[in-house]
Amino acid sequence: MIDPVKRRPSGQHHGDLRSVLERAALELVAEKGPHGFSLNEASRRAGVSVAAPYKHFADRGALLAALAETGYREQRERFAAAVDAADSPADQLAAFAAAYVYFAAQEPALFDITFYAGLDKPRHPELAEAGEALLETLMPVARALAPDEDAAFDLLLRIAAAAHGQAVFLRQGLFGVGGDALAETADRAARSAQAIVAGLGG
Amino acid sequence: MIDPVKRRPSGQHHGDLRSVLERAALELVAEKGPHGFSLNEASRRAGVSVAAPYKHFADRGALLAALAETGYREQRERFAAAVDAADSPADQLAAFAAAYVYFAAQEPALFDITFYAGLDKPRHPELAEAGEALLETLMPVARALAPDEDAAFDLLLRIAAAAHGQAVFLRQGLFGVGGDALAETADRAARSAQAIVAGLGG
DNA sequence: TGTACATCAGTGAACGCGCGTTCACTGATGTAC
DNA sequence: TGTACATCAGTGAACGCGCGTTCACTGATGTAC
Repeated sequence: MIDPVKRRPSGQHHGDLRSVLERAALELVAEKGPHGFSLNEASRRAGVSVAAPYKHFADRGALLAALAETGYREQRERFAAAVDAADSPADQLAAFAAAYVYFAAQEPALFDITFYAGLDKPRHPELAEAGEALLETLMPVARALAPDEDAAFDLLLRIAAAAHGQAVFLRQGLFGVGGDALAETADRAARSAQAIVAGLGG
Repeated sequence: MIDPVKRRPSGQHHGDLRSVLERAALELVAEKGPHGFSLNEASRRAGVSVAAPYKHFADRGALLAALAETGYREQRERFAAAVDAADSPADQLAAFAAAYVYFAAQEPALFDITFYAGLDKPRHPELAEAGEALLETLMPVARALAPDEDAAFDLLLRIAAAAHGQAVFLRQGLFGVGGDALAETADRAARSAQAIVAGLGG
């Protein structure tokens, strides 16, 4: 496996244009959504010519795919931390649901890219892999509560879906924009998760 | 209140270009997402010049807003029918959740437009109204199960969020594309709704 | 320490494209007499 | 029934714009001797 980032020891011409471009792109997506992002505007913000990005990314989609990978990695880290901090499997899933909402609210650009950038996964197999890895971080917890593999998948997906919907509604402004909205929404997601786990026996 | 559609008695030049354009736009959104939609391409598909739409819509956003209104109306009709067909409030909310998933799967373009077209509601106040009307269709059911208004809103939003997440995951292809996937996903959403209702006592 | 050379990140200009929107127009239709 | 006229939906050509991408280039850097 080859490190796709091919890091240079230190500042060449520009320092590290690759990561400067990634940050500019992230800013842009945060402002205008994943479809409002353009390579030209990102170049402008990074202070380089529009041709410069092509020395670091094959094309527009490649930059987006790189950001998506970052998004999956960040999610995996956050969710793993949430799971580690809780005790019972039920509490772990509730903590995952809350962490899901926090991720969407605190990293909206990464969230949007992983879900709504419309990048074709077949062309970027590393993304499918990252998605799989994410799933495998959480499945063990679900398995502890479900009788078989299918039931565990069903459980995990129902909890993730509940959290996802809450996150989208929050982003949509349905709960207002006050400082409490985020904590309340995360709590709502956690309570839904608890209810879904409790419903398993019924 | 003035009917915004200003229907003409019968075929003028083109028959009814307004609705032909709306259908073409819907097709386009279904194929490429709400951001892949262009007025020019819609005109081409409708078989008219690119200037023709401006006789019926102020601009690109106005066409999109008209479709969004259709989307809200369609949702309200489907959800009202689902609620009417069930007996207990809990079953009614479960039926709403299932209907939510069916709507997203069967009218993907309308679903995407209402949620992800990024049209600015301030400029189209009729959309905010339509959203309110949608909420008011469902709140009575939630009120029957919750001790107060806030709890009813919380309950409804948690169920809608669970259904929304399932719908998005289904659209994303997470459950495969087989014929069963839709029914299974709707069922998952309904079961989540039942669990969330059951969790109210706890 | 000094010189010649290879590397390669970033430049600047250009390309073709599809977009949203505007404009003066045309020609079919419905209406008044 | 026939004619003159107003209406207005749709035309066709054009505009300026930002986009993704390509190209031959330049000039700073690191390396070999």
